[in-house]
Amino acid sequence: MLSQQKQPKALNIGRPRSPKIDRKVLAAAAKLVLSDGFGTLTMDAIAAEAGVGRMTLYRRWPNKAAIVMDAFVARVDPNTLFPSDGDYLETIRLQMRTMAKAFRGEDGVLIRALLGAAQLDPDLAAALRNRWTMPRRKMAAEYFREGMRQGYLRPDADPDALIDLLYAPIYYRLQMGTGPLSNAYVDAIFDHAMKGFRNDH
Amino acid sequence: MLSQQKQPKALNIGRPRSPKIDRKVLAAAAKLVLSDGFGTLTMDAIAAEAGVGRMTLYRRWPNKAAIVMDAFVARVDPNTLFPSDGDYLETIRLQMRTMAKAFRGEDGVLIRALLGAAQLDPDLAAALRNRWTMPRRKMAAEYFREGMRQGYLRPDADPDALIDLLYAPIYYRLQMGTGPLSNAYVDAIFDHAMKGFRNDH
Amino acid sequence: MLSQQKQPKALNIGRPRSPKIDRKVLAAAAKLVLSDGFGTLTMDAIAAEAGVGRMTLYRRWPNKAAIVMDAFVARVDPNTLFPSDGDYLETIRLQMRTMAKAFRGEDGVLIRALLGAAQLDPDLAAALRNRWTMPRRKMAAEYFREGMRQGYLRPDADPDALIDLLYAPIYYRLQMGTGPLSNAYVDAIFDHAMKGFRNDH
Amino acid sequence: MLSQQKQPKALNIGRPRSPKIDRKVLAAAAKLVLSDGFGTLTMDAIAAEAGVGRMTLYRRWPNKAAIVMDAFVARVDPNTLFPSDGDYLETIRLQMRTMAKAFRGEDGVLIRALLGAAQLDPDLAAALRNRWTMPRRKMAAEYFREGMRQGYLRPDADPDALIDLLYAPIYYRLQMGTGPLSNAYVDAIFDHAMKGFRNDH
DNA sequence: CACTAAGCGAGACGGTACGTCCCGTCTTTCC
DNA sequence: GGAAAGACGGGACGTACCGTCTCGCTTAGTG
Repeated sequence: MLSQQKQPKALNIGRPRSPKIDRKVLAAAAKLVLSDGFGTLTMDAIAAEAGVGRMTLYRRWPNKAAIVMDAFVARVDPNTLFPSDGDYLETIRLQMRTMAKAFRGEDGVLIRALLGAAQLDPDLAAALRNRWTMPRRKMAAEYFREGMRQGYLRPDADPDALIDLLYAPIYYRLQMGTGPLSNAYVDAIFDHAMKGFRNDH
Repeated sequence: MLSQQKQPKALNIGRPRSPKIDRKVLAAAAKLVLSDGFGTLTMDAIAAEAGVGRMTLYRRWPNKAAIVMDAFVARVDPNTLFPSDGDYLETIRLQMRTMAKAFRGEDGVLIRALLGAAQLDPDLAAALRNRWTMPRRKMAAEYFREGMRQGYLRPDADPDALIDLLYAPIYYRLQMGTGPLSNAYVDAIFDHAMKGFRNDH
Repeated sequence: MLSQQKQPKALNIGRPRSPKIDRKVLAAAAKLVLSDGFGTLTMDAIAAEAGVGRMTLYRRWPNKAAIVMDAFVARVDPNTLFPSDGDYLETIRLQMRTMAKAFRGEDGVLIRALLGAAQLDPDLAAALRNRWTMPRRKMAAEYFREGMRQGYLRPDADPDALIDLLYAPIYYRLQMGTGPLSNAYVDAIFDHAMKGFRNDH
Repeated sequence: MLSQQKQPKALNIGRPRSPKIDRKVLAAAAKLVLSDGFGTLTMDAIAAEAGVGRMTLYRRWPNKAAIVMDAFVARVDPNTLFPSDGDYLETIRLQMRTMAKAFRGEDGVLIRALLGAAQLDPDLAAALRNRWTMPRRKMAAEYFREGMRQGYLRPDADPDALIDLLYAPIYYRLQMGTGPLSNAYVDAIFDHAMKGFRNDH
């Protein structure tokens, strides 16, 4: 959690920093990033768009990246990554396509902004890791371990290495722009990772 | 090339914007980024550190990211990626280790800064792609195509996909901080990519 | 009266805005002005010093100057200016000395602050005039008229002009800082005003 | 001088902080004070009205009062106070009337603002004393000493006391608002000060 | 070999965003 | 039901950099 905690003195659950304001601010931040980009995003602009005083922003978040972080997480939070039915391996491919599709759209804009800002801000990097990356890695690792147990994947595989093999290229292409994040690209990554690149004859 | 061209009015090749100043500026920029980080880097600070007027900076580069870009490229420019002798596949692993080692050091700091800034600046992104990423991809693709021809790699492989499988995880871990960029990690990526993760019995 | 009236909804005379709180607030305001000056005085600081909510201040006074006004008047309110015994003219001199002495101390600090603030705030200026200046002028005018009747002062004098001749220089020196508000200064003013400055041979 | 000095390193007389900007700023400040009052005057507003960056203001003046101080002095600087011809004593009366007239107009607004601000700012108070009050006192004292030498004024008079007797009431009435700054008032002060208020029979 | 035009350091300028402080209002909680 | 506590929208503050500009000074290449 990157939004500032400002612990109430007791278990003062009754007035926990009105979530109505949070919603207004996060919506405003998302809207502005998507329309004008993160580079020109301004605390003043967020406050104005949200109809909120600037002090309210500083009271709740340390900087604009933290706001965008929260806005991003609020968009994508609750979804199951790997549907439990269907062919095991194809489910992975479909999940990768789903992610690539999201990255082609608004989510891609937001996560590029966050990845960029995180390179300059260790706190933001930690938040991105804890709130976005690691939860997804955990779910994927679990799915992969299950696949190893059931014989779909090599029993000697390292789940973390598999995750990196499959997903790092998607982030890479998102940031480097070496080509489109198409289904064909996702399939190429997936297929090569399955078969390996060594020639066994 | 991201540094501004500012075409001299004639073919004034004899005095092409004193390279002594360039050197001072790039050294100053590198020093400041490595000591204080890219976030607090300032045109004023670079100018002061280099003992140079601010106008001189703006005459030659459009912004601080372009300076850091040049400083970075000047550091790492001239090196062969894949030594031509030795075991074919092991050469790939060694190259990956070399890159990971560089990323663990000062080069990692610089490229993280550049990758971050490039998410906000399309010009910088293009420069990074053209001056850093693509040349290396081209050399790697050539090496991989040679390996396919000689039977070390699957003949039906896509060199671009192979590049992404092998190198994207290194960038990913550099940025995400999901773990150390150790030789063990590089080896895990390399080995999994060679064998593939599908269980063939 | 500059403190807000805020008519209680009925003739709630019995509990007229607890004077205990008033006392705490006025004492806090006086203390803060005397220690840190009027310029840095803050509603928050007064409230904190008095152990009182900020709303309580705004419910009772329109601004900090009004509080200081009340604090000042509460200090100096009830005193007879011209003791009725003693030599008529010397009583005037003594009164002037008494006032100068007060102005050399804490009262001088407060009235300088109020005079300054009153230049920017017509309401405060009116309050200062009505609660401080005019009552004293009335008493002085009465004393001077009595002196004219009894032959101590020129029968054709204008009491208001006499007041200004004698007291304006004290305010002037308080504000301008052209010299100390000493007894010697008071005596010089008094003596010159008595004799006039024209040379009659 | 309250405007910041920022001495150029050598006798760099050629570029001494462009007086064109000074003029624009002082004109803007005077206009704003006279139209909206000193209380609502803002650095931003001055900068906008003058078409100048805010940093330029802070580079040259420590605060808005210093700007108004300069603007005021620039208006009234060069004038002889006591014309050398005419009846000696009547010249004093005329000078007082002239001053009162100025105080009834825009100069009165400005000097009230400055007097008010000077109560909170010792630097401004010193500047007002050195640049406005003392020069005028010096000229008046000289005139009065000449009058004493020539027998128009009591030879045993204290010029400083005379100045205070005559001019303090004008400042007093300007600030206290106890009545209009009319010629009649000036005459009353002058006449009483000449004759003295003691009854000589 | 002097002259002149350029490139340079220095730093002021008009501007924008920052993060802080205080205002005066409001809402919540406690007594 | 009034008071403390303090969050809120608003706005000015003074600072930090931005990118542009104008100064003299240095210096290199030409006449």
